[in-house]
Amino acid sequence: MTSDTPQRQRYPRGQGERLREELVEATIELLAETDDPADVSVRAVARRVGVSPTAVYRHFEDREDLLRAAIEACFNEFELALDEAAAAATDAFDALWRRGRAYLEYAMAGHGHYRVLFSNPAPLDDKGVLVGYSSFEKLVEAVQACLDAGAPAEDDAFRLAVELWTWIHGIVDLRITHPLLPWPPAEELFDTVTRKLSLAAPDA
Amino acid sequence: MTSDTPQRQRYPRGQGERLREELVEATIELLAETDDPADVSVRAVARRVGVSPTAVYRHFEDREDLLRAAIEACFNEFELALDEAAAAATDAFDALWRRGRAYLEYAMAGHGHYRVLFSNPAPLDDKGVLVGYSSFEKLVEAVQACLDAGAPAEDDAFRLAVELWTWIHGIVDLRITHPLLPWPPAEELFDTVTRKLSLAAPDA
DNA sequence: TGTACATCAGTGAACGCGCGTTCACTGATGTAC
DNA sequence: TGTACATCAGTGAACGCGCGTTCACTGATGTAC
Repeated sequence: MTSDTPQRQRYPRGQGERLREELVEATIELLAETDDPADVSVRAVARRVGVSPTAVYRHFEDREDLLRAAIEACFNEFELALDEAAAAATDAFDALWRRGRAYLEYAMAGHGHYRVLFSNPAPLDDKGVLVGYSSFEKLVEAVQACLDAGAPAEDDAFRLAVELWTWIHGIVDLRITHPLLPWPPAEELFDTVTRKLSLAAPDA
Repeated sequence: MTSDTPQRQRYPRGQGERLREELVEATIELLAETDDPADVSVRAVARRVGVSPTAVYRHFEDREDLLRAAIEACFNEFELALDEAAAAATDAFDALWRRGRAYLEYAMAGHGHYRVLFSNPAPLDDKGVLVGYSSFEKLVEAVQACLDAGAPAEDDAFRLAVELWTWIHGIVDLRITHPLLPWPPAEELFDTVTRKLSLAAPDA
């Protein structure tokens, strides 16, 4: 009985579902550590939780099911972070700016989930919708609000949202993938983005 | 002697190096098929060429060495495509535009190497320089040429090159990773990019 | 109040797989004498 | 012109590994009578 098998106590009767949460939590941790879903194995997750690999199959169909649950949880966390940031805004431009900054923070927070969400094909949810698509819809709404508030509109909100997202994704994705290059600060680049897309506050 | 072992003839004496090229070629093919270097195994490469796994070790130190050789070859192909495109240009703006379009074409050409080059940490070459860095230097030069030709210069060439590259990368990377989203045509977005960065031809 | 039984939360051993790598080898071909 | 030998371009079998998944099981705990 060495100390690397931490002698986990099984959950009491009726609380078996709590292991499910623990497994998702551990999967999220491992995703953060590797950046690549392919490196996260059922056995590694079980090890992390201190449970036999077999136990995973009491809560998930198979490995894919486990990973989908973890990725969905990450997307929820991501969306929540952006919504919370936007909630403190004073106007539409401020809201978009806060959303963008929260996006940058999520991407660069070290917890390494960004690539899991955006550099891997997204799974489909129960309704066949791309997991995370609602994040994009919220971005379109936030851009539309800026247009309604008087931003000069050369393009429509959907198009502008695509321009915004692609650019910001490029900024953080290249930075994460090639950290050795001499990047300017992401926040500075983000200001350039809002300015060149005419989505910065008019007076600022 | 079934037909799925194609009865390869060994190379005659003195031409053993040709197998090396074949191995690199096969590695490139497999990279194209999976997008992910982690999925390309020594054994799969050997199978593709019709040779035993052991034979690989006569030409490469180990798996990593084989993959590095393949990735370097891809970068060379990429750089060559951009240089050739730029060679036909009539002025600095045209050259930058052609470079950009060649970038898009390479990324979307189906041969799936784009993510291998830009969505994986680049290896270092013999001199310790990031493989592919010269591509970026050429981009900076191309942008500088536009500034010299009279583009309105709010930022310097390096900064503008970063803005350009991040945006274009975002456009193609998201499209490749999430092909189900309703993207506008990449070429159209690229025109928006050059325009909003003030790097389009002035009269056009 | 006691006991048989169902249920729950897991475990342990085993399967077949593909992997990277190493070891000792084989058999054709050119070269030295 | 003949032959021993070195070299070259590989092969075949084996190693130990971690993987996803399945099977039959165990042992504690609540419940029905």
